Amino acid sequence: MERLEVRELVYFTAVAEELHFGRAAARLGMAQPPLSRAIQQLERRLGVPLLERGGHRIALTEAGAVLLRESRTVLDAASAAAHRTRRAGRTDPSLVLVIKPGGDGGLLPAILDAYQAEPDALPVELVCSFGERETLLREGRADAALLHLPHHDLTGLDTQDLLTETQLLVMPRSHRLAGRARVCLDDFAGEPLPRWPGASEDASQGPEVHDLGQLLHLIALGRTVAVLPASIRGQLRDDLVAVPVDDAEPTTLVLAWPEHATSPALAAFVRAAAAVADKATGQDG
Amino acid sequence: MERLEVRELVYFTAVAEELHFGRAAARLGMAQPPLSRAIQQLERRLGVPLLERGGHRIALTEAGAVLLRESRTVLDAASAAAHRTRRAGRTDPSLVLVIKPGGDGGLLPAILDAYQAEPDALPVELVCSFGERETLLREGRADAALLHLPHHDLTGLDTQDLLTETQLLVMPRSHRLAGRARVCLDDFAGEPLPRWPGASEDASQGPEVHDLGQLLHLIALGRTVAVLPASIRGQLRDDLVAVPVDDAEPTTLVLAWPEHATSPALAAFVRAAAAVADKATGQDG
DNA sequence: CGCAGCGATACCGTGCGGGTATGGAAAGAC
DNA sequence: GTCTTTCCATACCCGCACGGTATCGCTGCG
Repeated sequence: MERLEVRELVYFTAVAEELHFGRAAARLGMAQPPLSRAIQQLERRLGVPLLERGGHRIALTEAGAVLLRESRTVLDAASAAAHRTRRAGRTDPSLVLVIKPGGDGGLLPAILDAYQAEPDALPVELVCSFGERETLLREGRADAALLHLPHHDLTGLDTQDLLTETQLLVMPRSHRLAGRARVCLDDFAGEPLPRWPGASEDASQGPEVHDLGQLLHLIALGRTVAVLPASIRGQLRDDLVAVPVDDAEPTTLVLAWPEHATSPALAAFVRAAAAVADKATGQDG
Repeated sequence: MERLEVRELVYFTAVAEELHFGRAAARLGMAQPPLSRAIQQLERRLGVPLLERGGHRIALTEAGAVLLRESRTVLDAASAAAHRTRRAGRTDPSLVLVIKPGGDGGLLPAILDAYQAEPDALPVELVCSFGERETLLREGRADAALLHLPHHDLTGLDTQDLLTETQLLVMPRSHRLAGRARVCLDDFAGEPLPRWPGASEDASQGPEVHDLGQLLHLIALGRTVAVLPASIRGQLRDDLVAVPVDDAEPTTLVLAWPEHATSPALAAFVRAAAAVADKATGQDG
């Protein structure tokens, strides 16, 4: 059985994503001819054509599309292996939790307090990231993440539900809907919604935002509006208003971590978070 | 960021599993010195010691144990990438279903019939394997598998429940429990249970079996007994008897396939299996 | 103290991964 | 139609890193 090397997969993903040998080579920091050869060799070893060479434009074959998808999981796994091994070798172990700024539903202080009371507790390192939080998990750069359902793909992750919230439309006071007690999705169907880096490249042509402060600022300027969990209320500026969106699917804040995780420190954190979530939902509802 | 290569992970897993450079090198078909160097280089690049060199005996460090686990997932993913890509490039596509001989709960003929009526149906290639069925899935050598819960780890797989069955103790007519109308687990706690290749290496010191015929033969010879799903009834030899085990957890036959699968042929197969299972449970219960 | 087992080091050859120069075919301009 | 541009493939060369052989050094045991 022919071995399949990480280097080849990196090369192939570059070509498959660029659909252009020259640009792919540039992105990889190498010349184009060796890249061509590497792909040819990969095709020979697999015994399968991966690209359609139609002269100028190249396209993925069916097998090529499969390999592109599989390659991404291999590369993620390899990346995760490196990161997790390095972290396991550190002498000052810590638990890395990645959050969306403002996206903790107000539970985080209580969770951190409860966690520090656990016997297996480690120092918690907080990392803030707007997009790509699940990527950080999958690549082993974080131990756990706070994610919002249904906006994330949870395959390969274990999760603990923390909080289910209704969603609010956040807009400037001057907005035509600002006086309403409630709205529905159709009311603002045409408005530009913000894009986050790393999110899907789909239609929403709104501005790209990188943190909550920037988002609220852009909303205040009337450049966009946003649908956010109800717990955002406490963090709104005076010049913004928020009203419930009746037909928006409720969002669930979940704690997510990689499958197969074995660290007792992580287990303790999950316990603490679950306990806090239980208490909170008991109070609220 | 330093790249992590598949070759290095293969080397490391060999050493980590053998805990012996000489044997690991032999297993890899290479000499011992380059293997030593490769591991050293890996440790340097990760900046983390992976092995404790205590003179004669070597042992895994904490980081080494992490890397061993992560390496296995990377290697599985790489293996799966190769297999799935090759299979996607075949001009005579087929759906590979791996089953345990005798372990289909009697549903398989109906499922295959229903599947062939689907528009996206492909020829179905049946592969029989006693142990390691989930490994075949994870390594991309099969598209779907029939597994029995709770005996399998389903992380990374999607599943469709097909059939939940009570379990029977299968034994020779001469067995001391053969006359009973029902038994419980304690009744035969001391008896040797069979082992399957690839299954966990735990206590059960019974004979190793590779297929159903062999197992039934060994039972008839009084060398072992087995706990099997109720649907085995139709396949028993005359010299065997089966009685319900009251306190054995019911077993569920599930159809499993890799997460993220996109093939319409597989989707059609899942639909067909679900339909047959629905009809069957509707009839039975 | 000597021997045996095993991992580390030293040194060497070669195969392969990568670079430069160039060829050749397909799409676009006129 | 032909000239040009664009891009991938081929040809050739080089350096390095991977793998092999020989040997050392340490450790545990008889």
